[in-house]
Amino acid sequence: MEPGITDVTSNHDLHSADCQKVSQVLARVGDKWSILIVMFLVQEPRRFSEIKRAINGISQRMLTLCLRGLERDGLIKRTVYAVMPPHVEYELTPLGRSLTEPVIALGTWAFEHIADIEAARTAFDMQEENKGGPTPWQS
Amino acid sequence: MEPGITDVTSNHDLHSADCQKVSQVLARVGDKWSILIVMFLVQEPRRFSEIKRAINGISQRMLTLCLRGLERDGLIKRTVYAVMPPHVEYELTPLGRSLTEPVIALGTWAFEHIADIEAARTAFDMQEENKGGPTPWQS
DNA sequence: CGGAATCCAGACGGATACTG
DNA sequence: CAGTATCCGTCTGGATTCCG
Repeated sequence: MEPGITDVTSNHDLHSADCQKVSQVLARVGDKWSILIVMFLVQEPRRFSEIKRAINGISQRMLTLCLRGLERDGLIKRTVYAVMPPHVEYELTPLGRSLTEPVIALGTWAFEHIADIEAARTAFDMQEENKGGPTPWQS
Repeated sequence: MEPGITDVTSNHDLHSADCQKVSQVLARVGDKWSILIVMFLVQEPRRFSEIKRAINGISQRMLTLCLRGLERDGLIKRTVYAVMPPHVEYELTPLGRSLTEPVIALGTWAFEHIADIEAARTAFDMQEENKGGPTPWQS
């Protein structure tokens, strides 16, 4: 029996192959850089160095890896212009563009509920703190 | 309007504090187990061992960690019944329940485009293969 | 039953140096 | 400019053991 889940809306079969594939897509969205890159490319095609500058903090190694992964999944298209110095452009494919819709929906949800989440975290952390020991202050 | 990004669709500032927080939520969704757990809890409250059985392949360590993280973010609620043997139930909070909506949207997109993505991967991998060496077949 | 604690291998990812 | 290759520390996460 395989691990995983099937249809997100009906989980009477929490371990089908379909579900594993869906999880792979969710992992892409959850990837630290991939979606940032996709959202940056929504407006227009961009060069490697433009992306690197825009996505603050990404290493060139990770940028290369992410771009390769996105290209492999058919979400972006890579175009090389045979000039000197090299000129490479990345742009969203129709598939990649269609992904932005549910991603924006999720991002909007996140933005709208950040306050709730942070409040919950603070409350939770305070509870945890009270379990560390009986009034360690003023020992 | 405050400095920084307030709209996921406009990325002229991809490294603001807001954006980082949104990324944290996306990371939750992309987490290997968290969303599987959330979707499993949509129907009804579940016990620890029920979840463990449903989510095939998860270790009890990871289940504990995931549940703690989800509880900390206010997405699920943990209820302990003081009986012997121990009985602990997990259920979605309203916040967690509201998250399922955009997640289902994303999951639906993923499910609908799995074929496209796998086709793109196959095509990409075949291109890569042709770069390994000149016709290694029939050596 | 529902964890917590420990150990440990392997994956992830940054920094750096080199190349066409 | 747009990568590739290598090194290497960090973190993730599975397996195992013990506890209330």
